[in-house]
Amino acid sequence: MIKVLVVDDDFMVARIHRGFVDRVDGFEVVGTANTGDQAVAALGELSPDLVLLDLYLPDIFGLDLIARLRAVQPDVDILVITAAREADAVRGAVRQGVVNYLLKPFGFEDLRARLREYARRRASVPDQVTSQADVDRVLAPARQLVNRLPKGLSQETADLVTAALRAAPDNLSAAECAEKVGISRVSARRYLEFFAAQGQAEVSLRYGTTGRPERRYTWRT
Amino acid sequence: MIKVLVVDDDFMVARIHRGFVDRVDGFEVVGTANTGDQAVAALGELSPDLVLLDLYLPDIFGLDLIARLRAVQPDVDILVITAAREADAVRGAVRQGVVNYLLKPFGFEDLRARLREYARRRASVPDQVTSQADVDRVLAPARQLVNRLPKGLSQETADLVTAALRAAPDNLSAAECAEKVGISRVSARRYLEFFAAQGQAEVSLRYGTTGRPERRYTWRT
DNA sequence: GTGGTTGAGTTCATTGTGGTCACAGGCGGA
DNA sequence: TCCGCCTGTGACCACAATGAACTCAACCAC
Repeated sequence: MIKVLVVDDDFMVARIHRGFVDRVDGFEVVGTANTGDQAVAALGELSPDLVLLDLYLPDIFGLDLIARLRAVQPDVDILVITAAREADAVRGAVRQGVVNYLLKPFGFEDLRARLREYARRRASVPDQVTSQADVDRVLAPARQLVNRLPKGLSQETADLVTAALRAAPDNLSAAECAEKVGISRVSARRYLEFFAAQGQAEVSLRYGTTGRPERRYTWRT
Repeated sequence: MIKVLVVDDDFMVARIHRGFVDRVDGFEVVGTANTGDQAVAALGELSPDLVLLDLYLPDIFGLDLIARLRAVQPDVDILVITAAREADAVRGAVRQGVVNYLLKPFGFEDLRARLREYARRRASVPDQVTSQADVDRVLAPARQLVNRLPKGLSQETADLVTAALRAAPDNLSAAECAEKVGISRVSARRYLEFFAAQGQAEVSLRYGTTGRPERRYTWRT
């Protein structure tokens, strides 16, 4: 369970956020705070893994609060949830290493997608990095979210491919998936690779046959 | 011109980095520092845009220095350049919002690519974000992910081989590793020799058996 | 020493998939 | 209708892994 502290000056909003977070599998809210001072105190007491932080607080600006939070608990992660649209706010948040920056207003699905991405990234950090490629993987994966597909991919085809992947008993190669869906191998591969890059699909190599090894894709539960 | 401060405890290394940075268009080194204290002082004096930071400094650990640097100049960006491969170091750096994390040793092209990406990202931040999509664009770094492996080797197989090596209680021969991973002896040896050449694996010879001596590989902690 | 045996290192042609490219067909706006 | 953009495709290399064949270094019997 990932422990979450919700910080928002508006009592009702904090309550809504709490409800949202509790509905996401693997997350639980351990406390809420309405001011910067309360947040610092709650952090010391509850030691959460993640703080949902609104930037507009009565006693301190959210970005300035982050340093104080980190002073108490250096390894705490921050997810900013705010209506602040100034470029400086976003830049400053990124510079402080927030895991995400979600604009109000937002729906439950928006928050869930961000939380899931955070959980996935959190779990996928290797114990030790060996190559620059490992490091890049840790740095990079704040990719485009599921909502928006990159140019060249359509939602309809994406749905077909995911359906085929889920229906497969174990895993599929690009060619097999292409045949099942009824599209070309090139297109199937494009979608499958995209899902793999997103972390929604897992890729494994099958060796043993002569020739280049085959990439086999599995849907991630 | 993006002003850069180079921080490295080794005078010669700092000089080399300085030379690298000065060769990249749009960047200029405004100073170098060899200790944490020097870095803080130089920051206050020179107000650079970016700090190239080694984590191993004589007076302070680099990650702890970042907070001190930010206290002097909150909007300074950090690019970590270090040999530190511990997961905690990478995680901690990401949590503090470093713009990149480059493993030593590296070549000029490696650094140039990272600096260019930084410059591009820096220039492309809009004055004001209007939608969540804008925010996501700022959060999501470029998908460069250049494969640092030489031709003939794939990332997936490399991961499998390293995993097998790490899981081994003491050490592995090429044939044993091949069987564990499920690839051929030839392929296993190719990867193992690559890791040995990189210094990530150590190789020892086992005599005593009839036949040619056996090369046994150990993962380097 | 010397030559034979042994098992691992090394080379290389083969192979079937991976990945890329320019184009086709379709849709929508001018 | 023409034009431009988007999505999917056939065709064409590039490529990673393979296994057979070869080379090599240590051991062993003489």
